Amino acid sequence: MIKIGELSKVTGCSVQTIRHYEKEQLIASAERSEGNFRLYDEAAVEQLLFIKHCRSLDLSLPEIRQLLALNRSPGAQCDDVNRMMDRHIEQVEARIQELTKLNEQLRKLRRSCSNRRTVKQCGILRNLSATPVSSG
Amino acid sequence: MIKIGELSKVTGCSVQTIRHYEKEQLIASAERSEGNFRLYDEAAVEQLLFIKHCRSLDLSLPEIRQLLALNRSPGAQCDDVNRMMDRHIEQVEARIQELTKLNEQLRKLRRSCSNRRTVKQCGILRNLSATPVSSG
DNA sequence: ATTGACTCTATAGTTATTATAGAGTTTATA
DNA sequence: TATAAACTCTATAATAACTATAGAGTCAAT
Ligand SMILES: [Zn+2]
Ligand SMILES: [Zn+2]
Ligand SMILES: [Zn+2]
Ligand SMILES: [Zn+2]
Repeated sequence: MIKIGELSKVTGCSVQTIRHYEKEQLIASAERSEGNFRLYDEAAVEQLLFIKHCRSLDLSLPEIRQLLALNRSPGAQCDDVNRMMDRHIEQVEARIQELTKLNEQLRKLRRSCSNRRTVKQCGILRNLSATPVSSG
Repeated sequence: MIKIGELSKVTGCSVQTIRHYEKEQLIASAERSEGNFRLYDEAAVEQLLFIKHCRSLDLSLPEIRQLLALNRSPGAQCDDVNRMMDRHIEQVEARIQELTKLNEQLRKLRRSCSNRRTVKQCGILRNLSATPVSSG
């Protein structure tokens, strides 16, 4: 059994984050020592790594909670998992699109000024003041 | 002179957002009517549209505050504007990279399960439990 | 006994809004 | 004129996923 600091080192999650996950019911309430310290076993390490992996894929805590619940009912069909993943992937792709478009606009804007100009002549500020370019 | 609801309609910013921008000092405190209602003129409309344009480019409120300050000192060199834009563009591009990589991982993960499997056999959950693939 | 490292809970801060509650103002209608 | 509807005011809380405190308690070593 390890204490929370050790768990933090092993998993790379901060101590506060681990406590936060407990409060948010992503991990079960840990056993406590006599002095009221949280105690964790190997299973806790693995569950935390699972969560961390999910977070690295930008899955939200509610999404992860859903995955963990499914994990606990191994007989269920996994259509739900798939639906969630599809939706998540869709959102990521939409965000990529958005940012790509944004990036083009920013670069264009940036080209409208070279250094050592005066703010008064600055194309960036002038263009920012103009009505935003519509997407069409 | 128009009231805040009208300004909201004209600019497409919500009433609360406008009040928020005032509190955050992005726009000057509005004049007040006898009944203590905020009153705006055409200049306010334009400044709000400027802010909205900036926000649509994902510039943060502090960044916009900086732009507005520069806008008020037309004699200054605009190197600062450029530096900020460069940094902002860098961040957007970094985020695009991140999400693109993420998207690949998600799609790969998604392929590891077809519908009508059982959670127990689910490649998604199995793969999520495994240690994340390192980037190398 | 005391120090230092660790842990505990509770609370507040982060970003840019959005959503309330409860009170006051203005405009339109009966 | 009374009343209702629509609007506005301030202040406060919620959102997501942490991070950072404060103040107190625990534990191991000196
Ligand atoms: Zn998602
Ligand atoms: Zn410039
Ligand atoms: Zn930025
Ligand atoms: Zn599956």
